[in-house]
Order: sequence, then C-alpha cells, then structure tokens
Amino acid sequence: MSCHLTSNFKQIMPEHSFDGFDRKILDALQTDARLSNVELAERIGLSPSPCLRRVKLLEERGVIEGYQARLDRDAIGLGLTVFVDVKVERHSESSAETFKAAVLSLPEVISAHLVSGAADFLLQVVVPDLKAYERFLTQVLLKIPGISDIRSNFAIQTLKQQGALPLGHLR
Amino acid sequence: MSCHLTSNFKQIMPEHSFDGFDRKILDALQTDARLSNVELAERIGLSPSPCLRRVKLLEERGVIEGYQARLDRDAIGLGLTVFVDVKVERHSESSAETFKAAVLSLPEVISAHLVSGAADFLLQVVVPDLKAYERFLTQVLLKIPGISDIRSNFAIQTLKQQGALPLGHLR
DNA sequence: CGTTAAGTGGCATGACATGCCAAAAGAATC
DNA sequence: GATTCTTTTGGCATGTCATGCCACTTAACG
Repeated sequence: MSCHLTSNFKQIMPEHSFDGFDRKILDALQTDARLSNVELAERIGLSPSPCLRRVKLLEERGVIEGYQARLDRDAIGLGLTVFVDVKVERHSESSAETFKAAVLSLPEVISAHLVSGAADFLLQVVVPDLKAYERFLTQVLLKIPGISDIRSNFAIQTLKQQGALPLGHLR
Repeated sequence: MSCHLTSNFKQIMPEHSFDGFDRKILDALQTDARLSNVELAERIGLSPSPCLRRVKLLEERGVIEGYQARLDRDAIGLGLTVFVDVKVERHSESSAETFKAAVLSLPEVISAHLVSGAADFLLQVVVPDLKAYERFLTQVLLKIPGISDIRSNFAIQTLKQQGALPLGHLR
C-alpha cells in the first residue's frame, strides 16, 4: 500500500520548485517549441548552458511532456470537428472500461475526458467532412458496446484552439 | 466580391498537394516537434536538404501553424479542467460578438468553439483548483454581458489530451 | 529524343548543442 | 559574521547540425 505514495506524489506535491527562469522557459516553449537553445537563453535572460540544463530537467521531471507541431485542420482536409457527449450504461461495471480502451485506439478521437454533468464522456472527434463523421458514428462509435446515448455537437466556428496554458499562478 | 476568392480558397481547395513525404513529415512533427532536421530526414527517407525545404514550405503555406510544448497540467499546478457550456441571449445581435472578444482575452480559456446543440459556445477552462474556478466563474465569466446560461462540466479523468490529428485520409 | 521544370543530394560554412570545469552565488553551520 | 558546503552559473571546446548553393536525376511534354 505504501507504494501508492510515489504514484500520488505528484498530486500531493504539485510543483517541486519553479523559479522565474523555469516559468519563462515553459512560457516560451509553449509559444514556440522550436526555439534554439541560444535564442531561448537570450529571451529568458540566462546563458545557454544553464538554460539547456533547465529544459532537460523539466523534460525529465515530466513537466514538459513533449513537443508537437500544430497543424491547420482545414489545410490538411480535416474540416469537421465534433464534440461528442457519450453516456454509458449504468448497469455493467465494465462498460466504462471497455469504452475507454476503445476510445484510446481511435485516431479520430483527439481528446477524451470522463466528465461530470449530463454526459459521462466528452470526446473531441476530427474528421474530413459530414459523410466521414456519419461513417465514424455508425460504423465505429455506435458499435462500441455499453453505450446508452450519444449526442453530437458540431463545431461551427473555432475561436481559440489549444491555447497556451496560463502560468500566471506560479508566483 | 472577387476578393473573397482568396480568403475562401483554403476551403474550396483544401490540400494543394501532399505526397508521402509531406505526410510523413507532418506525422513525425506532430509526435516530436523538436526532431533535428537530419533525424527527421532519415526517418522519412529523404536527405536533409529537401527535407528542410519541405518543412519550410509547409510552414509558409500555413499547414504547420506553429510548434508548442505540451505541459503536464498537474505538474504545473493546473489540476482542474472544466468544459463550460455557454448560452448567449438570443435577442441582442452583438451578444455573441462581445462574448467572443471577451473569451479571447482570457488566458484560463484554452479553447473555445461556437457549437451546434443545446449550448452556443463550448469553452475549455483550466485553473488550479475549485476555489480558483469559483473565482473565475463569479468574477470573470458571469460578468460578461449577454450570457443567458452557463453549465460547468468538470473533467474527472483525462483519457486522451490533444492527440495527433489523424492523417490517414491523405491518400 | 531533346527540352524544360521540379525535385533531390552533396558540399561548405557558419551557427548551434552539449559536456566539462572553474567561478560565483546562496544556504547552513558554528 | 566568517567559513564551509551546496547549488547554480558562465565560458570554452568539440562535434553535430542548419542552411544556402549548385550540379545531378527524374518526369512530363512537345
């Protein structure tokens, strides 16, 4: 049981230590992850050596999970974003688990959360068009067992997309 | 009116041309945006020169919008993610516009969409904890004029977060 | 076939990442 | 408050990489 201490450590003790340099690094890399180390160092007011050391540490600590290119969905032919509310059947214990496993394997689902409120799960699904969504819904989603209800909310306009996380609360 | 042609061009003619190399580049940079050009080139089976040229082209075309570090929300003390359904008042024409402008300026709102369905807008809000959300809700969101209803759905568990966009439909 | 256009590969140079060590800054102890 | 210990920084050296240029290959078209 004591082994759970380490796995819960992150929740118990969220920020090990973040000084102003770390916060600036995170802020800069959220905006442009391809900054060279020397430019990043200049921007945060530190020389390249310690700057790089800090970045590596943040990566090792898991604070930085990875780096990803942000693509224009329309440009690559993924014009339709749908937010799907999913309810699973209350009875079967394993409904939620099988649903989670299924969802994780679907590339069209780019985010998935267990949520409070009317629905159980909230999925963000990305497909080329309505026809593709129809196919996804009828041939993929609806075939997952244990689903009691699905509600599709189509994104008509995107105001903001995966904006940078606010870092103002750190100091 | 003809000037609208260019602004609509992307929707009319989504993918200008994507061969296998481009798709592999986008795929690789979605997974690891900090890949060096030589490693990227090796991975996609091309020499560094044309590989870099393709990446720059994809950036200029706007296919690649940017690069960003993915941070661990818990690690930086942002333990609470809330999906907020917002309805604006039907009467005032400008309700939606003022709401959009307000939302764009809020760093806690990391994504915002105009959606079909029961709500008008779907926001993703990130805050340290419940107390911070209470403050955000009462002192920020509820003070935006023209809002008729707000429903907060708390993320209890995150199965997948901003996963890579599926590129399988390109050829 | 010859011509042209587009894309590729290799090379050279300048910039950069990265590991090491001495110096500086800060914390703790007496 | 001086000393010691710890931590972090800055500079340097080396090997790797980005980047622009040019010759070569390939494919399409007349």
